[in-house]
Amino acid sequence: MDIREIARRAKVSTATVSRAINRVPTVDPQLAKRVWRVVDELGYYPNTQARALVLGRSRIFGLIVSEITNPFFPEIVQTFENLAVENNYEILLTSTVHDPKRMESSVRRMIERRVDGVAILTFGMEESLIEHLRDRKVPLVFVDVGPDVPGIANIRINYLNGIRQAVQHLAALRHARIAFISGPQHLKSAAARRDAFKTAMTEIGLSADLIAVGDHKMEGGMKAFRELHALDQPPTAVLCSNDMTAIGVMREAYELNVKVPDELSVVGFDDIHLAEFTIPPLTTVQMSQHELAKIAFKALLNEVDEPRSDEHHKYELMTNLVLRRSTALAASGNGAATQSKANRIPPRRIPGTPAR
Amino acid sequence: MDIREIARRAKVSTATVSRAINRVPTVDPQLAKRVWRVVDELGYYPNTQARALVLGRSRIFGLIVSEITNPFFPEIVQTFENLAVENNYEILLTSTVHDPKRMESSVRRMIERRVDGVAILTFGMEESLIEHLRDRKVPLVFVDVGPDVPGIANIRINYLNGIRQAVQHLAALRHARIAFISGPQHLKSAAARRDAFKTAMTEIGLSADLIAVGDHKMEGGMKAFRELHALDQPPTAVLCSNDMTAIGVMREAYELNVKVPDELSVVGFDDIHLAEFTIPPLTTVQMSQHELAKIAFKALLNEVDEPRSDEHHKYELMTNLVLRRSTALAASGNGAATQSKANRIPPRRIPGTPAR
DNA sequence: GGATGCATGGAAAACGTTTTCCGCAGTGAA
DNA sequence: TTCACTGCGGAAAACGTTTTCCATGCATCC
Repeated sequence: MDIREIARRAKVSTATVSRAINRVPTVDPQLAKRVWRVVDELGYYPNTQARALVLGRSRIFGLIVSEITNPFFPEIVQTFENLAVENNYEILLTSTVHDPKRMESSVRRMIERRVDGVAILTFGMEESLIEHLRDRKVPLVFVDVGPDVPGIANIRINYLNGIRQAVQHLAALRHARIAFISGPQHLKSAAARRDAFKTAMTEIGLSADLIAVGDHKMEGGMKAFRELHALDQPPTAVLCSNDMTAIGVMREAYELNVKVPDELSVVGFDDIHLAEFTIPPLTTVQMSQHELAKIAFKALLNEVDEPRSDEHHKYELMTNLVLRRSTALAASGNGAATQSKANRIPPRRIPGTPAR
Repeated sequence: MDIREIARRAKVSTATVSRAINRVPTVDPQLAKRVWRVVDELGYYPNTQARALVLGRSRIFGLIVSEITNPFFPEIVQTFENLAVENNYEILLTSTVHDPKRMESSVRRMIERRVDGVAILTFGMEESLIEHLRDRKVPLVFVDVGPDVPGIANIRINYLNGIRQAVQHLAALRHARIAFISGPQHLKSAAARRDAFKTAMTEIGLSADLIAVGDHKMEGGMKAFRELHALDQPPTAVLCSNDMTAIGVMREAYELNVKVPDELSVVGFDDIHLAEFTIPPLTTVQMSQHELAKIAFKALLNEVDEPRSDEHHKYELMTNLVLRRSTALAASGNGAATQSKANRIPPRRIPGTPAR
C-alpha cells in the first residue's frame, strides 16, 4: 500500500497526501480531512525508509552500552527509550560486552543505518572507531572519555564528590583500613573512580594502598574480597567501584561468615535500583542513571538540531553518597566485634520506593 | 558518498559496484578487486535504507519486552542481540512497561520501519495490536499467549514441570503451609504460574489457598510477604512467581527478622543470574532466558525464510528446579525454630559461574 | 470586463540502492 | 572470414517518499 494508492482513492496527487500527512498548513482543511479518512480506512503507515532516504535523516539514534546485563544499564536504556519515543526517534541498541570486535561491527552497522547520532555510554572505547564516526560527521556523545572537539559532546562525571563523601563517612565511623575494589583496569572510568578514591584517602591522611581489582561484576567482587580477607590485616571497610561488585562482596562475606555491617562495612557505587533491596540495604554513591540518560539524549538532540554550534557544550553529572545500612562503626581494636549491635548505626528504615 | 561515486572512481557502472559488493559470482575478479579497493579507500558504507527500499526487506526485527529493568529481560535482549548480529539483523527494542499506549506506539513504529518480524516477549498483550501486525503479514512469535494461527509462532512454557518440582521439594522438607505470591493478575503468564502452583499442590493433597498477589517486582514481594506474615498462621514456605518477588520477600523477611531459610523457605522463579548471588543464594525454578531468546529468534528466522509454511511450528520451553540455599526443613511444630542449624540442608557451595 | 495576485494542488525530480534487460566483445567452429 | 554463442558489464527502471517548480482557478482591483 502506497502513498499513491491513497492519492488515487482520495482523488488527489501524492504531493497532497504527503502534505496532508505532514500537516503542512497550506493544504485545504476539507481536502486534508478527505485524505486522512482514506489513510485511516486503509490503515496506511508511511514507509520510514523511503522517507529517511529523501529527508537525509533517519530519526534513529545509536546507543552503545557496555553490558546490558549489568543492572546499571537497563535503567539508562529505559529512560533513553522514553525520550526517544517522545521525540519520535528510534533506538539502535548495542551491548558490546567489552568486545572490540563487537564495538566495531556495531559502529559499522550504525553507520550503515545512517543513524543521526550515537550515545556511547560504554566507559571506554577504542579511538579508531571514533574516527569512523567522526569522519561521517555523526553527532556523538560520550561519557568520561571523549576527545575534546566540536561535534562531540562529553559528559564529565564528578566521581570525586561522591567518593569523597563515602571515604569520609567511613573514616567518621573510625575505619582506618579501607579497601577499594576497582573495575577492569583498562576502562578509563574505572581508573577515574580509583583515582578519586586515592585522592579522597590521601586528603585525610589515610593510605590508599589496599586496592584489589574486580571486573564490575559480582563474580569479581567475590574473588576480590576473598583476596582482601586473606590478608594479614584485612580491611574493615570496602569501597567498591560499582554496586555489582559490592553485591559480590556481601555475598562472599556471607560465605566467609563475616557479618555486614558489624564486622565489615561495604559501600557501592552507582546506586542501582537493586541496591535498596540487598541484605543489608547497600550504602552507595549515587550516579543517577536517569540523569545520565537524559543528558546524553539532550546532548544528541542539540547536536542534531543546531549542528556545529561551535561552542560545544560540556555536561557534568554529580555523584552523592546515599546512606543505607551496609556500614557501621568499626569494631574497636580490642576484639569488640561481638558488641557490634551496640556499635551499629541505628537502622534507618528506608521506605520502599513506590512501584514505578 | 554514493555507489555512483565509487562507480566513477573505479570506472565501472553502479551495477557492477553493486554486484561486486554483494559478491555476485559472475563479476570478473579483477574488476571486483578494483571496486573493493576504491570502497576501502573511501570508506564507503552502503545505505541500508535505500537497500531495504528496493529489497523489500529491512533486516530489522522488533523485540518487545515487558520491562527492561527486570533483570530477566536483559539476558534475553543480550542473546537476541548476539543472534541478530550473527545473522546480519538489527533490533528495534521496546520496553512497554506494561503500558498499553506504549505498546501501541511501539507496534506502530515497528510497522513504519517495516520490520521483518516481531518477537513479543511480554507475557500478555492486547489482542487489537496483534491484529495490526497480522494484517501486514509480519511474522510474529509469542510466548504463552498467542493466537493459534499460521504465520504466528508460539512458545509454550511448561510451567508445571518446574513448579511441581518446587512444591514437592518443599513438601519433602515437611512444609505444609506453602504460600504463593503471584504476579499481576491480568498477565496470562502470571495466571499460568499460579494455576501450575494450584495443580501441583492439590496433586499432593495440600490446599492451595495461601495466595498473595505481587507485581513481579521487589516492592510487590515485600508487600505481599508482609501480608502473609501478619496472618494467624503464616506460611513456612513461599513460592514466588518470579525471582524479583523472591528477592523482595527475603528483603522483607530480613526487615521482620525472620531468618531465611531456617524460619522461612523461599523459592523463586526464572533463575536470573542474580539468584545465585542473593543472601542466601536463591533456590528457584529455572526458565532459561538464553533458550527462550534463541527459540524466539530461530522462530522468526524460520518464518522469514520460508514464509507461510503451513505447518506452524510449536515450540516448548521446559522449566526445572535448581536447588540453592534458601530452603530448609520446616521447623517442627514444637517451636523447634531454634534448632534450625540442625534442620538445615547442608549448604551446597555453588561455584560461581565463570564470567561470561 | 480584463489584468493582477494569491492560494492551492499537480507533475516530476530526487534520494541511493538492486536488478532486469540488453548489447557488446571475445571465443571457437564452420 | 564469418557466424553463433557465451560471459560480462552498462542503461534504466523500480522501490516509496518529499519537495520544487509550475499551472490552474479564483478573487480582487482598476
